Amino acid sequence: MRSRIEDVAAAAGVSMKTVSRVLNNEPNVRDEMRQRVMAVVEKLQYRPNLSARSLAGQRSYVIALVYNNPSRNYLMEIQNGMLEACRDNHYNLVLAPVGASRQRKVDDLKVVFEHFAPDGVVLIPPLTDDPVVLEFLEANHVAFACIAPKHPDGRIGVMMDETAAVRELMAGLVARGHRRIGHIKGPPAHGACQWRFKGYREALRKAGIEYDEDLVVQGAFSFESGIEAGNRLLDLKRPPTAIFAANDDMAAGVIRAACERGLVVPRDISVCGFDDTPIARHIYPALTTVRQPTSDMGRLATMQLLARIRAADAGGMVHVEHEVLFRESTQPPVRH
Amino acid sequence: MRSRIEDVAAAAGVSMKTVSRVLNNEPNVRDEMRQRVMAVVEKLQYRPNLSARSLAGQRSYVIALVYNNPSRNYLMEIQNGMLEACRDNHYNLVLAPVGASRQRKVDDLKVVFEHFAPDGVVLIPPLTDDPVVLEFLEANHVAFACIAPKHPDGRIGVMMDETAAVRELMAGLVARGHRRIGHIKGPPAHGACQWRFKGYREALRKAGIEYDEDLVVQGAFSFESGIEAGNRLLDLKRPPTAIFAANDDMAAGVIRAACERGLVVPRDISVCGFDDTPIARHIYPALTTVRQPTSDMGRLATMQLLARIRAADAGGMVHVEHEVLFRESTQPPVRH
DNA sequence: CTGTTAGCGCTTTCAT
DNA sequence: ATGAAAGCGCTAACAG
Repeated sequence: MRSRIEDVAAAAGVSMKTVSRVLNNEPNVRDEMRQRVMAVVEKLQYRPNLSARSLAGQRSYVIALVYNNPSRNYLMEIQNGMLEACRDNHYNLVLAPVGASRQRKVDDLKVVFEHFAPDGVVLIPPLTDDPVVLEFLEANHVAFACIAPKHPDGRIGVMMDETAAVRELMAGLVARGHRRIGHIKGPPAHGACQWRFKGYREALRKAGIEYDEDLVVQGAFSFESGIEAGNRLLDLKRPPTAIFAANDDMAAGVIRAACERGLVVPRDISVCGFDDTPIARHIYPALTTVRQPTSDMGRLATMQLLARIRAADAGGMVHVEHEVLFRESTQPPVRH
Repeated sequence: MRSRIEDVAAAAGVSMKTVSRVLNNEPNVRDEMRQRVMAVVEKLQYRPNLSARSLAGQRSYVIALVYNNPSRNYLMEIQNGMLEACRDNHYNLVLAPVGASRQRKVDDLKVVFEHFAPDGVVLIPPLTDDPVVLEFLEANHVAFACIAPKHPDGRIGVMMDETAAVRELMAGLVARGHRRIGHIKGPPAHGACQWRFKGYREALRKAGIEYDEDLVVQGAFSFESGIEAGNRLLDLKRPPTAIFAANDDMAAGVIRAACERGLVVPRDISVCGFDDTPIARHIYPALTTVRQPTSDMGRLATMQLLARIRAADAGGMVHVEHEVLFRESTQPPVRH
């Protein structure tokens, strides 16, 4: 049978409450007591009962990952990072996929909150900037951390300088001799897409290349949208010599579009993506892309959230580093 | 403030226990009562408190997905299916990744069990057949469901006739004129790999093609192992005209290996995989493969598990259908 | 068929 | 700095 806090108290010759204080790192316990209790906890292999703790303490020890329809790979990485942080802190991760409409979002959130009463929430794009979700969380006074928010002011969470990353990527393209560089934007709801577009424009300006709106088409982050957008760019009278897609899935779509017309990447057209998901390495040619430390971002966001849960003024916005990876899908353009 | 069972009881003019009975679908309640209670539950928007329920009822309403290092896509699909079943049954999914060594497996399981006390567990390959894990679960009398177990006898869970699927896939290759067909095996710990290999051999026999062990090489389910295995097969004095890799990631590796030697798929060599993960459609040429209803399998396994949790003799082994998808990566062989 | 009474194991008062 | 007692909201065991 599992030992209870009472058993620990008895074995250590102290009251239940003292054991509780030690376990929760509360003040007002002498060091000597603390050590005595910890020794018994160790000896008895005592682990607090989650349900009892939640019931008495009015906390659930649960945090929810709220998401909409992110790329599977992205979600998986975030989730892994969060799991790590949760395990280290004796917290429990609950997955909270929500629907697309306003009503479904609210309903789905309600179900999760009524059932699990999470102590906090981590938001990933595009929900990071969703007014319906944010309003719900604020109305319910739930702590939340944001990953890659569009408006980071006053928020806690994690972000990366995506604009700088894109500038660096674009600079690499320019250095290889490209002047006509196309861009496939991601869905506007993703804050990140604006930054990526911003990086694209800044890089052009810096390189003294005039912005040509024909070279910028809208995508939706999906492989299929990448094919379509790629075809649109390749159909231009003067097609680009390189295409920067706002994520890897769309870049893979561009490669397919190119292959289907008999073009060879990168000989005839250079392609690059963003995220460094597995497909970037598995596709042929391997994609030039930007690596985000996605799993770290999940872990760090969770740590900020837990800090905030423990103290209303703790936690902040953490920044992580990117890495630009030039691989096989880019090379100097062919001169005609 | 959230309403409690006491509020419902008062408003319905019955005892708490009656409400409890209604909520838990227990017998011994008149239909009239049941309806009266349900109406109040609806009106008060009553939702039981999970912690209190767990504490009093000695159940956690948690099931754990125990996994080792499956393909990310596979895991994601299983997880989605399980989430669906959990939500429908007011259960909570906890993710339980475990380490590789015997000791780590046991330690990691212990942590999860001490913390969450899951009412049941779903096992996916290769853990479905892991003696350490199975022994632990049996010793702790925990209900568990298996997905694609090597030894389904007496187990509950879900499986697919993978041997038949491979026979069908191979028959398609043979019908297109292939006689020298290579095979890249998956890691032996995966029960499924033996079946896939069995299907390969049975298809050869049926087609009257002699088994040639040079055409069968060992892989590890990873993209990298696919490259290596692909190279080994393509290096043969008489290389195969088609290669069946035991999963999509390895098939993608074969395509890369072929591309790097300047071969064109499927003109010079046909390639097929298994699983129909996203990469199968995103790669060029799109992979011929076998679709498993992975998400359904997660859902169905969870449903069997919940049945077993509710009644010690309920639940069983469910079978799901496969689908062979011929896409771009296969065509008749070139005649020399 | 329905209700009453005791906990489940912990944390929170509030004493000391 | 420590402890005793009173619940948290629910279900199990027993009575009726």
